[in-house]
Amino acid sequence: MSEPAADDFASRVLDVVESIPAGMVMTYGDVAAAIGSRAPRAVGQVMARFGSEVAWWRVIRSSGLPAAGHEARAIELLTADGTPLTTGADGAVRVDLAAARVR
DNA sequence: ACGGTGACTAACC
DNA sequence: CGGTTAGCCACCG
Repeated sequence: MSEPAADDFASRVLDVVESIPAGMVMTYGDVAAAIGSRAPRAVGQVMARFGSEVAWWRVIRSSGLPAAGHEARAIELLTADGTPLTTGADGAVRVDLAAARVR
């Protein structure tokens, strides 16, 4: 079955993402570390499959940029959550990790 | 069982 | 600061 088990890696990732409060974000590496893993890539795989069920836009890259291919969409949701953003001169918007990163 | 792939990261130049 | 290289783990066919 495609339904994940309670102890499945994917469920842990989704659980961490759901635990991210509005207005703050976590990097893929932070989410992986939160579940005791070192695979930010595997976290991205889970997001690509089940991300639609969680606040995927609160999970960004270490660069402060949102998920690749969903940047514009993420910025809208981040703005709605009141996430501190920094706009570049060329219009590139990124999250202020120093202020929004969960600690 | 095996190899390729991916919503990544850190290190290096 | 930006492009490139290598490392990394989990999932799919």
